[in-house]
Amino acid sequence: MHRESKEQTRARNVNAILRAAEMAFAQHGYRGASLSRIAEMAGVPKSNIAYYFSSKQKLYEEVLSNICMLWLDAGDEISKENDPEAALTSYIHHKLDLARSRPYGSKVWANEIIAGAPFIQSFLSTTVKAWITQRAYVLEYWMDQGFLQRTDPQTIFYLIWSTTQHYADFNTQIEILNDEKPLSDEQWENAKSTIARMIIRGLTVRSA
Amino acid sequence: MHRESKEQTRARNVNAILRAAEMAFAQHGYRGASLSRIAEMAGVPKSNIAYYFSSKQKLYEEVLSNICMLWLDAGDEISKENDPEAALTSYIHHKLDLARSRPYGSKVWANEIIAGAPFIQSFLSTTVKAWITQRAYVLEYWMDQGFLQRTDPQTIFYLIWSTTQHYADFNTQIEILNDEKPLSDEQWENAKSTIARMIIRGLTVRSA
DNA sequence: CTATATCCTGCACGATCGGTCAAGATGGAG
DNA sequence: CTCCATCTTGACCGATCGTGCAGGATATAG
Repeated sequence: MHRESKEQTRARNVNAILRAAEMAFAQHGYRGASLSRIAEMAGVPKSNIAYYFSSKQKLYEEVLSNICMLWLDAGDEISKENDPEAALTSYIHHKLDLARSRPYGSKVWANEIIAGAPFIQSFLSTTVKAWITQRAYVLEYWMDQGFLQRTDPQTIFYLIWSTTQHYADFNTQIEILNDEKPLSDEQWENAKSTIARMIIRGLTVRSA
Repeated sequence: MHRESKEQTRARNVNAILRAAEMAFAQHGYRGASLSRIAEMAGVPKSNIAYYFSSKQKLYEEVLSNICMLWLDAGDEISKENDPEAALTSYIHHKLDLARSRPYGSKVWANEIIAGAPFIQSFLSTTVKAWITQRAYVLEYWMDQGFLQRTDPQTIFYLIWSTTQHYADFNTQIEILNDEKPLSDEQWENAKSTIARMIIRGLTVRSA
C-alpha cells in the first residue's frame, strides 16, 4: 500500500535531520556532536543520514548555510533611501526576533566562529565581507549627510551583531539570571527598545 | 642527579596542561576536545593528565573557574562612591583588554554557556547572580541620583558583556573582515573608546 | 649510601566515533 | 499485475575516545 510519496518521505526525513543536527551542533559543536545522537533525535537510522547527506561535514555545512542566509537578509532595510534611525531600529528589532525564534541556529554559527571558522572561512571573506562593505558605505553616506555621528561602521556592526546574538547564544545565562525563567514577551520588547534606543542615541548627532 | 624539584615539575606540567586545555576546549568544546591532543600540545603523556586532574571533567571545570574569576574581578570599580561615567568606561576598557589578552578563556566560557551551562549552572545561579544583583543596585543608585538615564540594569550588563566578549569570541570573524589582519593597537584603542562612548552616551542624561 | 613513599607512564579495556556496504524493502513506470 | 530503480537499514570496520591499573622511575628522608 502506498501511504506516502517518496518526495514526502524525503522532505520529512531531511527536515527532521536538519532540525536535530542544528540542536546537536549547537549544544556540542562540530566534533562533539555525534551522528548517532542526531539520528536518534530525528527518529531515523544513522545510515539514513549518510544517505541524504554524504558526510557529517556536508550536513554541518548545510545547517550553517541555512542559518547565515537569515542573518544576511535581515539587513535589507539598511539602504541609502531609508531613514537612518528607522532602518537601524528595524534591523536591530529584526535581529533580536531571529535571536528569539532561532537560538540554535545562532549557536551553531557562534560555535563555528569561536572554533576559528574552519569550514566557512572562504564564505566569510567573500559573501559576508561584501555584505558588510556595502552596508558600511550606506552608513558613511548617512554620516556624510549629517544624519549620524561619524563612527567606524565596522565597529557599529560588531556592536549590533554582538548585542543581538548575545540574546540567542547566551540565553541560558540570561534565563538563569532572570530567576530561572525565560524572558517574557514584555521583557523581550523592553530589551529590543532599550538596545535600539541606546545604539541610536550613541549614533545620532546630538542637538547641541 | 637532581635537576628539578618535584614541586617545580608539577607546577610546570600543570601549567602546560591548563594552557593546552584552554586552547583545546576553546576550539572544540568540551566533548570535541580530546585528552590525547591536549597531552600532545602540553608535551606530557596522556596518563599524566589523568594523574594531575582526576578526570576530563575536573580539568574542564578548573579551566572554567580560572577564567570566570577574571571576569568578576574586572567589575570592582562599579561602586557607589565612584563616578558613574568613569567607572563604566574603566570597566568596559578592562573587559576589552581581557578580551584581547585571554581570548581562549573567553571562548571556553562562551562554549559552556552556549552548550546550556551543563557544568556551571549552579555557579551561575549563585556567584554570578549575586555579582550582577549587587552591581545592579549601584546602577540603580546612580539612576536615583540622576546621573544615569533610567534603564534596566541587567540589559546594560548584557550589552557590555556581549560587546566586549564579542571581540574575543568572534576575533576570527573580525580578523577576516579586517583584511585578514589582527586589529592593530590603534584599532583596539578605537574600538574601546567607541564602545565606551556609545554606551555612556546611551546612558547619561541628555542635557535637554 | 639505602629504603621508601610518591610521582609518573605504558598498556589495555570497553565504548563510541564516522563511514562503508551489501542485502532487503518499497514506490512508481510500463 | 511485474520489474526495476531507488530508497532504507542493520551489521561491521578501523580509529579514537576517556579511564583504570600495574609497575617502573625518582626525589627525598633517615
